Amino acid sequence: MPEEAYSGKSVERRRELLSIAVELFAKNGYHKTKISDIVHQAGVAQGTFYWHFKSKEAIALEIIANGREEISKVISQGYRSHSGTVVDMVQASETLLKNLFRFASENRYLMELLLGSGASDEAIRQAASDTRIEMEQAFRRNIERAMELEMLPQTIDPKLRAAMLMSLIEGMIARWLFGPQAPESPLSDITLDEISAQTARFEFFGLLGI
Amino acid sequence: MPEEAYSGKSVERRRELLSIAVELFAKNGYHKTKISDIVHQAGVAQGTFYWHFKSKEAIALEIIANGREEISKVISQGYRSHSGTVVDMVQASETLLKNLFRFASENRYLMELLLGSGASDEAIRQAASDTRIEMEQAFRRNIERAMELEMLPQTIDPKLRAAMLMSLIEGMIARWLFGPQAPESPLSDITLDEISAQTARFEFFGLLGI
Amino acid sequence: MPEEAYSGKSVERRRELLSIAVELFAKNGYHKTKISDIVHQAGVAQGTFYWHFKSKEAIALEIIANGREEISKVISQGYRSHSGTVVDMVQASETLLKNLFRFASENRYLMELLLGSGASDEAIRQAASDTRIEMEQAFRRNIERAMELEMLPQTIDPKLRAAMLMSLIEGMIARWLFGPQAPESPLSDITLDEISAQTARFEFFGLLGI
Amino acid sequence: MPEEAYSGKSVERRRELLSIAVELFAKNGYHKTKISDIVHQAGVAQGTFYWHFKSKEAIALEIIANGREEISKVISQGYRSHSGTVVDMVQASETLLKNLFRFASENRYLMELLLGSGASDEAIRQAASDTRIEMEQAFRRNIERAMELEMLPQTIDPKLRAAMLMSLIEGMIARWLFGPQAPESPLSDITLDEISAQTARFEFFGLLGI
DNA sequence: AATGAATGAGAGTTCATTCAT
DNA sequence: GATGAATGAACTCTCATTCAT
Repeated sequence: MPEEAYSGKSVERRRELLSIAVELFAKNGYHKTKISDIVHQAGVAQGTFYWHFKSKEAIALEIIANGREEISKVISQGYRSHSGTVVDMVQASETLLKNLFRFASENRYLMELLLGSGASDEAIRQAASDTRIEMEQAFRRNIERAMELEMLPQTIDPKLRAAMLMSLIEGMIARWLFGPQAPESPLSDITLDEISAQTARFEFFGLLGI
Repeated sequence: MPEEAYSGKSVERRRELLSIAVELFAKNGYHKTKISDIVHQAGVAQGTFYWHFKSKEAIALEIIANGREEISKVISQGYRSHSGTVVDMVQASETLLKNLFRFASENRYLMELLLGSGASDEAIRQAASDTRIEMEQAFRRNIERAMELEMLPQTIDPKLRAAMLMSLIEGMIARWLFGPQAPESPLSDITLDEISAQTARFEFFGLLGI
Repeated sequence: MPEEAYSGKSVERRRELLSIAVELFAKNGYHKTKISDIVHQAGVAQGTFYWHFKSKEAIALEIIANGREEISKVISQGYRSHSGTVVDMVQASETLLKNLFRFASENRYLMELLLGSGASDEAIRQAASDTRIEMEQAFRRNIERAMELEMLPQTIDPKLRAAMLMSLIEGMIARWLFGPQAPESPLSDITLDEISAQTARFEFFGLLGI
Repeated sequence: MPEEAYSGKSVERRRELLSIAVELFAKNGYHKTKISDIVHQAGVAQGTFYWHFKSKEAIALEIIANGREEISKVISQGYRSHSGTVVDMVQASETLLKNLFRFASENRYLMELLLGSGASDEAIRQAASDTRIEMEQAFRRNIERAMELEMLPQTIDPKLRAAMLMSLIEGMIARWLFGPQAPESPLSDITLDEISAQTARFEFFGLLGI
């Protein structure tokens, strides 16, 4: 099966460029990452990049599109099928956050790209923003579902709450993963379980929380 | 005293360039803002910019440094001098947030610069990050003070809570001020009082909140 | 004889590439035509081109060389074997032009390549120019022959007249075949017979003019 | 008047770049002429070009636009105000052609750019083509005027004749100015007076021929 | 004969910065 | 203080050509 091997090589190279690009974009930002950096790290010629991708913008958009899909999967798993107790709910919330934080830590470059709304190309800024909006809407659906199941009071505004929840999560992921490695850094060495639990608790009970 | 008049004009010009720069940096990002854009909007020649500022980076750093100082003032006003009831505390919290959101809305370009951690120059990214860290520490001091005054349980971790609080606030400001003007946009038309109140409430009682 | 069948296919492919190349060169110019355009239209891979042709330049030269030969045939048919009346002469001239215009219209891409002396490669410019010079010399021989046969006054300068004649013909072909399709376009919808007759008439009186 | 001297220098530089560009475009073609060639010959840095001109295309279009205007002036001087004898007409025609050929020889690079319809950028090809069309229409107006004044038979088709005339002139200019310097070159060493007279004669009898 | 991936030398353009006036 | 012209390094993208399979 030489055919497959051949085509496999090409796919491999593409994947390699893709993954190098995510890393460099995250580390140095979109603008400061040069195509020459990417190809140099891959050990190929500059032209090779343009065999596999249409442009610098195109590869960034592809990266984000990929990430968008994967994240959607993670979040929508939090959608409740049936009612439950308060304890159930806290636990479910914690599980969802844990999955999300785990995904983030396993894809930190991607997350940096998505959350650092940085001064990229307009199209890329847009794509990243769209992804975050999609995440927020997934959370909103989860909240609305919980209201339907009467696990949350009918008085709250789901849109607003989703915004707050998403703000919280975005900020915590950012601090946990790429927060300043300063001595006083609050979150660098916290565990996955802990950050999930704490965030879930805050989510429910707020600063005053029991 | 023509000298002073002259120098007054110079200061004026400097200020003008500074304010145009904030606006453009915020609107289009640091990288996409060209010196030529700034001077063009100010109606002066390219060289004039370099009489007033050392470099593009320098003007950005100056903008951020200015903002840092002003924000510090706002937040440290929330520092409690004496104990009080729970109601006091919620109210104080709401007042602080209200001042903060007001400041943000009156300085939206500055906030965009600070919160959009974007792919700027390393030095600028750093300066913005430092400012956010300083904000977070101010909140942390407030929290610790409240613990000292036994208005908050001794069990909580102030660093973690400050991180959560700051995440929440950052996210809400960003959504409120420069969130997508999409139809479904959650926060574009909410009032200052409302967003402050809601955020303060979440801060205390979380999603489950009364 | 699989070999021959094979080779037949190969010849076919070669011809196909050749004809696509003429078309694209004429339509878009030599420089703007990419090898990738040619192979794409032929439905073959990039490498295939280089099995059949040494280079981009080589295929263009081959196209022009082919055309040169065919045109020569057409023009040299106008060579007079014996004297005749003035009417004979006009008619002969008209016939020659008719053949030439017909050939041009049947090979418009080729003509575009030859007449659009465009900013091609030096070698190609040269080859096209050589072809036009050869045409002009063929006309000059015809004129000289007509002088020998005393059908044209001895006072004229054949070189100069050939240049004029060739200018006239080149220009008319260009206008007729690829002139602007503008509303006021003078020649787009004129018939073969008409353009030949009119040009012959202009040629005749012009040439005859003492 | 330092101001003027200053601005004068800038205008001077612009003109210099413009004239170098015409020369190189004509000599080597638009595509093969690099910005680096132009600035190198002018002894300035690459960026300087872009201070004075928006792009490579822009400078070419400016060159052509300039030429278009100048040529128009020359041709429209041939417009007849009143009737005259046949001798008048031949003479007037000869004068016009002489002016045109003189202009061409004094602006040979420009003419090469206009007549070599070469494979430039589409916009440039268009601009050159437009200019030639404008020339042709100016000639057509001259012919129509001569018909009005009954100096030419009413039976001829002015559009067609203008096309023939323009073909003739284009071809003769091209051969005269940048025709092959081959030994047999027909026109390299002919004088301005001679080529004008001969072409006028051919034109006259050609046009007159019923 | 054919494939398609890889190559690499440029090309045009941008833009922060400098500098003579 | 101000001008505007000049600088030049850097960057993205193109495309003819090559080559292992």
